Amino acid sequence: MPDQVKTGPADKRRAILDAAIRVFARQGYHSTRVADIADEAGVAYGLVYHYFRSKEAVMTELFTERWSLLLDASDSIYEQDIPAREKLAGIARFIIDSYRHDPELMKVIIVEVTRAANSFGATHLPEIRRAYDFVARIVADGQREGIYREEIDPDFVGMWFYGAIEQLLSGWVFGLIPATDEEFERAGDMVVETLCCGLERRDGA
Amino acid sequence: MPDQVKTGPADKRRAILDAAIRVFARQGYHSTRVADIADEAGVAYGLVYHYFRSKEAVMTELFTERWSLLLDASDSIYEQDIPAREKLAGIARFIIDSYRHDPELMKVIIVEVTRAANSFGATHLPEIRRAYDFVARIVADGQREGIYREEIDPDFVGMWFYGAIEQLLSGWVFGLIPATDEEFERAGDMVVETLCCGLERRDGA
Amino acid sequence: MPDQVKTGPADKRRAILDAAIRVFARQGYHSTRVADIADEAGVAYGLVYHYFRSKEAVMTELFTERWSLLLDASDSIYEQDIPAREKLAGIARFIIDSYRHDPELMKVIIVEVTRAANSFGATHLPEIRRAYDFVARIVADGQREGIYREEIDPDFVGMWFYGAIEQLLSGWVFGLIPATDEEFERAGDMVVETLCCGLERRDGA
Amino acid sequence: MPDQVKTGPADKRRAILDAAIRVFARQGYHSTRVADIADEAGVAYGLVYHYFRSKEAVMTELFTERWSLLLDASDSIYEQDIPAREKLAGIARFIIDSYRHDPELMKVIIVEVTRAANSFGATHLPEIRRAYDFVARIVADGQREGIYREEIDPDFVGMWFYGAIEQLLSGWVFGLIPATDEEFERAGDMVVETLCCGLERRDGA
DNA sequence: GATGAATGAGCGTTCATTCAT
DNA sequence: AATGAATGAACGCTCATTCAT
Repeated sequence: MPDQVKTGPADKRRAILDAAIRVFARQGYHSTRVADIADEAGVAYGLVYHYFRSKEAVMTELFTERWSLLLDASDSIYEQDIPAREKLAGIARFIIDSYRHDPELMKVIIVEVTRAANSFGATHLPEIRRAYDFVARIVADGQREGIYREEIDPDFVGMWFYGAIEQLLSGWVFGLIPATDEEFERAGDMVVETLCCGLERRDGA
Repeated sequence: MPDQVKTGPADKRRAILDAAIRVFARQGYHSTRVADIADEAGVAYGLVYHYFRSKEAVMTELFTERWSLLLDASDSIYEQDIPAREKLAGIARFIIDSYRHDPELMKVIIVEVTRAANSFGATHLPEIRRAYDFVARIVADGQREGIYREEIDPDFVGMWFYGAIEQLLSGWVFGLIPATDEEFERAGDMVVETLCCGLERRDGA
Repeated sequence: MPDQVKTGPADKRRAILDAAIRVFARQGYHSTRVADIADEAGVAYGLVYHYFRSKEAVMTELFTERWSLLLDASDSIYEQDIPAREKLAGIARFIIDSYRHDPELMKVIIVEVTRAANSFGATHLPEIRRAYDFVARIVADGQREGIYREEIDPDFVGMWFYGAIEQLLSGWVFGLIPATDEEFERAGDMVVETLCCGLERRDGA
Repeated sequence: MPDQVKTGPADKRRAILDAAIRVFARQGYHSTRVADIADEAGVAYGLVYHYFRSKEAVMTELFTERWSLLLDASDSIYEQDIPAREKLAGIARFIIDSYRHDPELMKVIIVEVTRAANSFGATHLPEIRRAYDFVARIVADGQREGIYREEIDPDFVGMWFYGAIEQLLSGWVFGLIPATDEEFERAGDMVVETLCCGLERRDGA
């Protein structure tokens, strides 16, 4: 199948996953029929069920595949010997780059999993929390080092951080804010800069 | 309740709305059958359709009812002659108080509308953006007054602000972070404090 | 209610019937809700059920009211001492005049009763047949007098006659054929003339 | 059946259509539930929707399937080099034979489509008119040849013709007139004979 | 007589999933 | 592996009818 995008020869399983990304991104999970995925993949209806136990299993695989990359990246960033602010910026950049690289998949993950607290969000809560925790740990470390204020709850910051970045991605996804290359470059740093230094001008700056 | 559209003894319409809040909060919109709402309200199935055009119309009324309170509050806060940071804190506090006062309704609004970009979120985008805009305008005013840094895009801040606060509410709703009275008191100020002053300790402070 | 058409003062029952004619004509019986009738009559929902046992009862009254006029007219025409052809022409003319006088009611009767063999047609079959029978009896009389051919079954002619005329009315109702005053004048005679004398030119005529 | 779209062993699609004929004939379209069709076909509920978009689509297929046969037959009869009266008789006979051969299907078509001007009749008006037109054209040709009287509007005759024949079929369907083989044989000729030559005895006959 | 809120059975349609081939 | 026909539970919505006032 030479016209199959980014799949090995006859890798129908991969074709189904990739098709699912496109269809979920286009229609949303709930409005996507299993038939839509099969059609988009150019594959027989039943084959989806040959490779996946259910429609939900397809979504889960998509999420897990990507989220584990984020967790791995967070972990390796966390382990690096760099300032806390660099670490936070690294995570923000990783998320935003993920979006730039594969906006459809990230749209699906943000919209259908991370922010869908009543469906997939509930199911994958533990993995989602692990991502928040990296941020919280970075902040806690910073507090121990004395560079961050102690009255701020690190867990709050973890949520704050992801809440803000996901909202940004949502804004791009739905066209609420301009999605240019330049914006992408600045956005992550801007979030981190604001989070760390605040909105207010420093005295004498 | 003089500002209520229709009220009276045995106001079944209100009973249906209140029941819908409970059921939507408990099961989520998609898992809620119209029959569940009717049962919860102790009312005949068809009466839901006597008062509302569809299940979606019930949700829409719930959202609009509450969101307009937020917009009104935002407006009156915005018009006050107080420092920008007070205004932001006022909005944050209003949202959090709304949650404390009626957590089920706020859960429904956050989870099913505000963060459900593929369903109700899309439908109510204009109203949702209006809320973000108040924050953006406060920030822009602050920039004009010279107290806020100019390199930060006010629209971005509008999104972060809501992203962060909604994530906080989500955290409470789903038990990710402790939801004590004390936390509620501090949370709004903490978000605003962090947003305005940053995480880092002020030099010499 | 001075703006009520052809009703005595506050004759709500009549108003409901007249409204029903308009709504049935406009939307058809099946697509008409009881609420539509009440709205059209400017009357409360429940009042329809105060005066009529059911939606069907409204239709039945409409039909019976009019059909009995046709039966009476047929009867008096039948009793007259005029040639058979005049009698047939009289009946045809009566039907067509009924349509000219009150096209909406006749539309309802033809479309929803007379030709709706699975619903009202079945219910009112006896009355409908009585109308056919007048035609059959006229033909049978004609046969006895020797002016009509004997090999034609009078009952067949009864059906033929009504089938043809109702089709004509249907044609007018649905715009298949032009519905001008002139057409109305000629149509009845044309049917009878054709029925009696045939399409073919008489030798030497 | 070489002209059948899809046929084969265990043709469930065909089974559904055949079942629909029986159930529509028995209960009428409106009183038929999709479940009735599935049950009658001995097939799962959902399979009806696998093969047909809606209940209406089933009816439409039934009608189109049969009506196109009538149009084809009318066309080939029209093209033949035979007297006008033969052509009319040919069409009448075709319709009546269709009824003899498959009374249930014809009942459905006549009762639910052809004479249901407010539902299917409206939808299929163009095809229905095409049938009337063949008759009109035969009459018009006859007028041009000088054998038919010119004061009769051919379009009117098209409607009478079908009105009369359909009424006859209705009479058989609902037992208003005897439906014996002998009657069937005579009926078509009687309609045409009456239409062409009229009821009255020819002078000197 | 008049109102319109209240009832609830009924039905068309969808679609995830299973299964025979 | 691959196909797509077959299954049937589930659900939103309609609307004739009833009833309390």
